[in-house]
Amino acid sequence: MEKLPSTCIIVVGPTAVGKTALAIRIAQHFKTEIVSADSRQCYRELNIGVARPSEIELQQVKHHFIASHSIRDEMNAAAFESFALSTVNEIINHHDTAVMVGGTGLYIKAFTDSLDELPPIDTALRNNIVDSFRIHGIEWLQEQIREKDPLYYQTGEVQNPQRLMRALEVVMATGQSIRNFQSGKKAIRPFGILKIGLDLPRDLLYQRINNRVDMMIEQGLLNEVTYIYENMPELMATSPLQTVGYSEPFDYLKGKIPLHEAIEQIKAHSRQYAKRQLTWFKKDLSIQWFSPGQTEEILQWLTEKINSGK
RNA sequence: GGUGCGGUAGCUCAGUUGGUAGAGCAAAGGACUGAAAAUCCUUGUGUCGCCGGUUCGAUUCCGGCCCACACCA
Repeated sequence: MEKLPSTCIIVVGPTAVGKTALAIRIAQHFKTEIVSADSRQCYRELNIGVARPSEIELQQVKHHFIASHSIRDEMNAAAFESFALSTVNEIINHHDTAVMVGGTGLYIKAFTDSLDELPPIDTALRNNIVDSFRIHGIEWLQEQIREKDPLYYQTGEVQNPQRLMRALEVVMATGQSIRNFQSGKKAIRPFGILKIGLDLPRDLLYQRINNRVDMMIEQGLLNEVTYIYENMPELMATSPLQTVGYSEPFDYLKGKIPLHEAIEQIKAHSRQYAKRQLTWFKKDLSIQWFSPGQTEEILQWLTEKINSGK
């Protein structure tokens, strides 16, 4: 006796390419719901700067992982993996198909392939490492790693403070190199996965990005940032706000740069981000690429794939 | 009109006591296992404002011119 094929359709691509609209179209077609795979849209404190789907869009299809968490909560790729896994399973139970959409490559990889199990790290230990790094610089980190985790010192990115700090907290908490935890094994999920990639010629994509930043300014991005700046200043130092769309307006509010420069910087940083996303996704050979206008072709391709999987 | 300061990479600027030049940012490419719109790696780029002079050799010294800025008239 064969069960209906259950499938998670994942829409990926660079920022501003048109993922949200396509995902809604797909979800409507398959009468199902959407799980966002965007590391910032899950924060209810952030809206315009993270290009959250509009109220109208959110009403068309039920969304998960949108404005569902606070910046004060701890969110990361591992937490996303378990959140998305249970949410997608739930959706598939009711609708056979689920749609995931987002531009955070690591989150999607965590969801499809799984991250290796690592013990949780004590917050005090983590803060100690961050503080010491701030005081003593990267030389201190490199020295620590060379002593405590020579394997990582030889094979890791020794110029990358974030990776060094992660390696250090793991070796200090467990006595073992982070490399010993990294198996590289991919999990097998209890559903099929179909990945759709959206892309555009580079100049068109960059135009869309620039236009969208101008629209964010028109919609009141500055008000959004000013509100946080004035009412929740303690959040400014948190990592979700040390990102494109927020750090530049902060610099403007602090008087470091003029407004027009802040806007130009958001555009440039968004373009750089789009490039990094494309570097990440182009490596994934399981992605089927389309251009944003090919909605009908995409629906047809998905239908064929799902039916042939029966 | 006079005086001062400047004109060097797409942008902001450093530099060459005369042997054709560099940082940051931007750009292009890449990496990525609990911060991921984060973080890191690699790579260009130039009539050194224009015209002359001195010199084996000038972006550098000298003269003239043009342009920008500031101040004084």
